[in-house]
Amino acid sequence: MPRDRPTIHDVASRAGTSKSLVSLALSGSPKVSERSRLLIEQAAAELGYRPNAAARSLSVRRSRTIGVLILDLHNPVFAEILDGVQTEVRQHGFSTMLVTGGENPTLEQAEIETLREFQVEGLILISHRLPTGVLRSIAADVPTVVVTRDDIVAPGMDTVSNDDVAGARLAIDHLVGLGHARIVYLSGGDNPVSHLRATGYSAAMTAHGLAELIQIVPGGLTDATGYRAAEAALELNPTALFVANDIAAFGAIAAIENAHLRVPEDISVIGYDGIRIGGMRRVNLTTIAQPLAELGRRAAQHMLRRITDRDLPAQHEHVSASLVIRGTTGPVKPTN
Amino acid sequence: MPRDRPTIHDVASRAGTSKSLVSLALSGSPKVSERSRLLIEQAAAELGYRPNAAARSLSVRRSRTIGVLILDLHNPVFAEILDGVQTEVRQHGFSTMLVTGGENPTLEQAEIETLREFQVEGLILISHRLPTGVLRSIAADVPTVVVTRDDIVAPGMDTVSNDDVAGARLAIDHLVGLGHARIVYLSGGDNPVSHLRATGYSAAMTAHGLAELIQIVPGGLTDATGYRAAEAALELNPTALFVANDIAAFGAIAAIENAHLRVPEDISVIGYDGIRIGGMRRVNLTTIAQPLAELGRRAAQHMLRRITDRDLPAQHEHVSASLVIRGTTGPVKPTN
DNA sequence: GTGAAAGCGCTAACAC
DNA sequence: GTGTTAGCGCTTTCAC
Repeated sequence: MPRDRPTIHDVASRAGTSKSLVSLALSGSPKVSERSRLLIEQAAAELGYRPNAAARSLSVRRSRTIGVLILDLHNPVFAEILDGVQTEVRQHGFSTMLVTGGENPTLEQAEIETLREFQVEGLILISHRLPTGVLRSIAADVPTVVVTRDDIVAPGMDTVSNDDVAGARLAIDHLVGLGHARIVYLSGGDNPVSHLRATGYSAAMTAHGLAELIQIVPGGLTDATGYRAAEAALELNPTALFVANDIAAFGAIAAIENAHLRVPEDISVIGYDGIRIGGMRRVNLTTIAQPLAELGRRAAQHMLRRITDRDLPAQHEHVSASLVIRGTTGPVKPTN
Repeated sequence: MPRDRPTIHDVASRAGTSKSLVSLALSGSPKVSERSRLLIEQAAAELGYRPNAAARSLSVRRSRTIGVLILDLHNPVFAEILDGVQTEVRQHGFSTMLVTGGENPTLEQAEIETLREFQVEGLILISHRLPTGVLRSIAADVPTVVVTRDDIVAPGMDTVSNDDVAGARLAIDHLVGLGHARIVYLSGGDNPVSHLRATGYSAAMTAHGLAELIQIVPGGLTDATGYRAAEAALELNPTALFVANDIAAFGAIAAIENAHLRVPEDISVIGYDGIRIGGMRRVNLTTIAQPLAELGRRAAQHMLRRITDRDLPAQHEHVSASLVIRGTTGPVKPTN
């Protein structure tokens, strides 16, 4: 017996008016007499009336909802970006529908499909693992903006990301400035972001005349993979580690300490992202910080713009990351 | 010019059949001839037909969607619970609509309102900050289950949580077993979960004959508040700290190390939750671990059950937490 | 100002 | 097996 929720019709009969007047009144139309408005509002309140979004969406052919795919809920990076998206989007009267694919392309596609069945007016992908073709075809018929990746471009699709190559350079410049030379990059695995950071690493090393010291150890974007990668890296006797992201950097630091070495006295570690979780000494990580919420806000702005004008040319916005020096990097240990 | 998406009507005319047949065929009804089915499926594929969830929802008066409110996306605890919810819910053909209120009651209420306008069939609250009255009235007309809190009960509402009092006892038993006596509790602020953990702490201390050593320092559930609380706690010269949650424990450890003390050699620290982020040495935290995904799964099961039978009596399920000994607790330092 | 009526895309009787 | 029809709750002309 799901006791039926009151509809606009119930409100109308209670207020002694017509459905249409109720609709007008509730949407704040000026062409409703004060008297009617009051009657209607009262009736609605008494009934506990709540508009049916599905019905409205059907009728106006707009959902006022935008779909958001988050790559991985467990990485706080994405939560912070989402914050930015939400604030911006809400201000403009839109809701969001949130899904995750857990880095699984198939699942991601399925979730996006669901989003689209719900008639979202646009899609913000806070990173993703979709094949190029799939992404292109999605972007071809629904306004799409991708955050943190700019490797795939498509006609109807904007991207908002930080410049990973430049960010990686900042990291290396910082380390070299501290006297480091045997700097190893712990990669984040086989994904575009990690590759870009590798590129920046190599470029910077080369620029500093350290080309022959370039060493890339395969890793991943999680603490566990960072840990293992660091273990492997220690064999190379580095004085500093540049790690693909903050989470993996935590793992790396753990591995270093387990090997009875100290950070930063024996080995410096620098991460990437600038996440805030557990922000103190233990997580007192020197890092390349992205303006996360800002990325989200920008993405939402692009989305909103694109919703009102679907034929906008694709835009690719870069925001810059910045070096945040905290406690895990220090001068290179004098060799003896 | 949002080029109109094909509707069931378009599919029908392309396949040369009626709308209803298309509907039947697409929902896999057996009473559709093989020939028609093929025709229809082909037409749908060619057109790139995608059903309109809003229309279906209106028509069948069911959304097959459940709304999920997450207290705070930045705390990995909730992400892990969500994992459990999602897997379970998906298996039963439901979608989820996810929102956050950022620990802000007003926002939480607004988000739940949105969820309800979208006609979600139930609400899973992965913690919340709602006033009792509001929660009760929500639960009164939509199936609701609350995870991680069992302090508020209401007729139509299930709860799934761990036994925080028992968990806190485990923590204290562990510390006392290691010889600790001056054990300080860093509270998580003024919220039910933190209070329960305080209760367990006091009870256990008393049981061990340490009633007069009970010391509760006010804190919070974030790293920053944990840091500050630990600074204050150090004045009390404790040998061990029981911290309200893992995140705050990270902060506490940071404060201890900044005071040039070592964990666990000088002071032991135990947290609560069992989050996995950054899981290594630095975060090699001894803790009371909740079966997070399990909590989510259970919650979803309750929800599903309650959706099919709205008049089920309220159920309150407890799952038990367990002590996970890692690197931040050790024997009490011999006094000299 | 207000109401009647049509229609959004879909499902579900009900005929045939 | 298949088509016709009504209707889900809402918005939106269009008369009045």
